[in-house]
Amino acid sequence: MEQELTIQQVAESTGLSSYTLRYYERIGLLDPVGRATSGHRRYTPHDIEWIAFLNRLRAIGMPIRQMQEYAELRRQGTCTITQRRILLEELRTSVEEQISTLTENLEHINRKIDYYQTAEVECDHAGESETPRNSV
Amino acid sequence: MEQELTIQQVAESTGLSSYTLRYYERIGLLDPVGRATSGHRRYTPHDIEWIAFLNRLRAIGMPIRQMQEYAELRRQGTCTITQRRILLEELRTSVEEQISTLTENLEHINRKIDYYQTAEVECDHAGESETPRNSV
DNA sequence: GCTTGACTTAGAGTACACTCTAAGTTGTAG
DNA sequence: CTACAACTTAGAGTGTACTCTAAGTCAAGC
Repeated sequence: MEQELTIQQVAESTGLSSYTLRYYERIGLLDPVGRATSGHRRYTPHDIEWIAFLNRLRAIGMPIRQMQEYAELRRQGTCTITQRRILLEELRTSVEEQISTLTENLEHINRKIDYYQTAEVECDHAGESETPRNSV
Repeated sequence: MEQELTIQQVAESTGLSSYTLRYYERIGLLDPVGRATSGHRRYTPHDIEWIAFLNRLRAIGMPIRQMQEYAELRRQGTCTITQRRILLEELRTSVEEQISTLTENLEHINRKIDYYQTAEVECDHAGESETPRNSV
């Protein structure tokens, strides 16, 4: 079963550019990727899984530094599972905070939209901004 | 009623640095702020309100370019209320998407935390990472 | 009157996360 | 066999959003 993928294929399936994939490897987010005899990279399904996980971490706003820490723990083997769990638990807290901040701000925006709906003004093509100017 | 604030006071109350406050004014996010006879800035409650709103936009990840657009519409007066509402409605959609992405990823993290809890390993002070190496 | 600290400006510098370039090598289609 | 696209590397460049520096001004306390 030949299931190794080229950098281009991985770029397409993960949404990361080939530049970014090489960059991630350079900074230690990815372990050194296997090579064909030509020296070209060949990604395994295991690599792909890990990249997908990195994408999740990125999606929740984890900085690259912290991803590097996590990757380092992972490299050190199963002994670091507790540390990794703790890291994820901190991450969970941060995501929950992000969600509640967004929800709170969403409510404000909704109120503002409602206000604008009642305050709608007809002006058409005329530069008549001699009115109150603004309403925050 | 002397309710005008110095840049330092505004920095403290809004959480933006004085650098950032000047920067925002320079790039047109803030209308030119009033000055004391000395030339020092004096912020009105109206300015503070607007800065608080900018902070909300920032908190939901709106890029500065778009905030500038919004600020420009606001400067143009009440005729642009419809346009501003439309902008906010787009923003609302984006926030809703952000929340659902975060929620989705949060679930994955929770599952991983659960898995790690079952997979907890005792290693203590010993460099024995001869075990499977990693588990994504 | 003088020091001290906050203020002013224009413009330079920083951090982050990529993104691209240059120069050279490899693999495949015609 | 040759063209040509995709790959390789090290290192330079980009965009965003600040953040700071330098040189100078201003107000209040001693």
